[in-house]
Amino acid sequence: MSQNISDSTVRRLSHYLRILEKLESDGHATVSSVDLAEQAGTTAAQVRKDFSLFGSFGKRGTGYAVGDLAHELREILGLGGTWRVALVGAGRIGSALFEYADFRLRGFRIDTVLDVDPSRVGQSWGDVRIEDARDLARIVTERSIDIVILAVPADAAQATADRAVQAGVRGILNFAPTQLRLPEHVSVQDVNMVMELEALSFELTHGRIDPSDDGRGALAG
Amino acid sequence: MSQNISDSTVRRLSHYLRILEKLESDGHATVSSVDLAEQAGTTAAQVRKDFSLFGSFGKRGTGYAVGDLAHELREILGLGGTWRVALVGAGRIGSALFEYADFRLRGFRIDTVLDVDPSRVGQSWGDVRIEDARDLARIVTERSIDIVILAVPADAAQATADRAVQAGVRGILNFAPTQLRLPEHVSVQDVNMVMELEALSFELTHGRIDPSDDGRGALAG
DNA sequence: CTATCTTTGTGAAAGATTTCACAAGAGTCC
DNA sequence: GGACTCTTGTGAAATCTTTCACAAAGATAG
Repeated sequence: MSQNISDSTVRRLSHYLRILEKLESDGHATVSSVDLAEQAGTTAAQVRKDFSLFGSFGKRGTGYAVGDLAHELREILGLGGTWRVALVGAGRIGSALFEYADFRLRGFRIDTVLDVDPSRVGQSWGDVRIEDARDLARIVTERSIDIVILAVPADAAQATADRAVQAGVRGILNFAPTQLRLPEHVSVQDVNMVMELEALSFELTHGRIDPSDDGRGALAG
Repeated sequence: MSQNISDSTVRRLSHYLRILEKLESDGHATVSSVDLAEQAGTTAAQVRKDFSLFGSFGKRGTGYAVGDLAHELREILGLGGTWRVALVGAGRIGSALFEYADFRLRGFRIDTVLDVDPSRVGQSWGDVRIEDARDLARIVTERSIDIVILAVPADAAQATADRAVQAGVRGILNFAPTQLRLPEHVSVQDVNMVMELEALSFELTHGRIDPSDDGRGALAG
C-alpha cells in the first residue's frame, strides 16, 4: 500500500496529525480539507490527495471525523505502539533532545543514553543512567532498540552508525553534519541546522521575486 | 538570477559547500561532479544542473577548483558577510543552539539571547547576557537583527514571531511545532524533530519496497 | 600534432508532484 | 421529496524536478 509515498507526503501527514490533535483537544468533531489545508499551510486538493493515497477517510458534505482521522494517521505513520530509542551523545544537543517531552508523548521512548566521555558515563539523567558508548552493539541487541538518535561529533558519526546498524538498528535520526553511508534497508533522517540557516540566508539574499504574488501559502496578518 | 530555485537545490548547495570545505582542508585542489555527487549522495548530473542554474564554474576535462567553487557557493548562499541573529528562548534547545559552534563559523552571530522567564533574565552565557523578551522589538530594531531563532513553546511562537517581524526581522528559524502565519516577505524555516522521527517511523513500518533495488543513493558498508 | 581520454554544460526526455475541475455522495431546509 | 449547498475523491492537466545523453572543451601522452 505504500509503494510510492513521497517524503513530502509523509511530512505533511505528520503535520496534519499534530493539527488534528489540537482540534480534538479544542473539541472539534469534524474538519474539512479546506480548514485542514489552511491550518497546515497547503491546499485542500493536496490534503485530499495525500489521504487518498491510503484510503478514503472522509464523508462527502461533512468532512473528516477528527478523532477517526487522527487514529488513521497514527496507524499509517506507524505510531500505534512504542518505539525503543537510544540516544548516542550526551552533550548539549543530546541533553536537549532527551528532555524534549514531545518525543515521549508520541511514543518514542528514550530509555538508553550513551556517551564515550568517561566523565559523563555513570551520570544519571532522571532515571536513565548514561552508559558507555563502547557497549552500543550489546545494548542495542539486548534491548531491541529500533531507532538511534546520533548526537555525536561529525567524525564519530559514521563509525557509530555502522556499529548500530550491525547490531540491528534500522532507523537513524542523524544530527551530525555528515553524509552517512549505510545499507539500503536502513532509514536515515538528517537534521542539519546549519543547512536550515543557510537556506534562510539564501532567501534573505535573493529576496522574494515571486512573479505572481497572489498571497497563497501565507497569510498577512 | 534566482527566479525558480527550489528549496531542494538550495539544500544541496549548502551540502556541497560543506563537502568542499572538507576537501579544501584535506588539500584537494579540484573535484569532479562525479566525486562531489558521490560524497553528497546524489548524481553527477544533479550536481552539474544545480551549479548551471547560477553560472558555469567548472573546467571541462578538469572539474571544479575546490576553493573557487566554495567561494561561489558562499556568494550564492549569501554567506559573504555576517548575519545578526537573536535567539529567543533560553531553555534546553536554546542553550544547545547557542553553544553550537558551527553557526558562528558560518557567519551567523548569535549575540542576543532573550527569554520571558525572570529567573533566566540577567544570567550570562559566555559574554552574552540574557535579556527580557518583552524588549524584543526594541532590541531587534536597535541592533539590526536579521534573523530570529525561535526556541519558545508552541503557544508563544506566533506572538513572538509577529513582534519580531513588525520590528523588521525577515528570517525566522522556527523550532516551535506550529505553523506560523506571517507576511509573504518573511522567510521561515521550520525544524521539527518529531516530524523527522515520525518519518522514520513510517519508513520502518512500511519497509523498503523499492522495486528497482539497484543500490543507487546509498552504499553498502 | 593527433589521437584519446576526461569532464562540463545543457537541451530534451522521463518521472514525480501538485493543481485543476468536476461528478457524485451526503447533509439541510422548506 | 425536491432543490440547494457542502464536500470528498479522483482522473487529467499543469508544473516542477531529475535523469539522460551528447556535443564541445580541455587535458594527456606519445
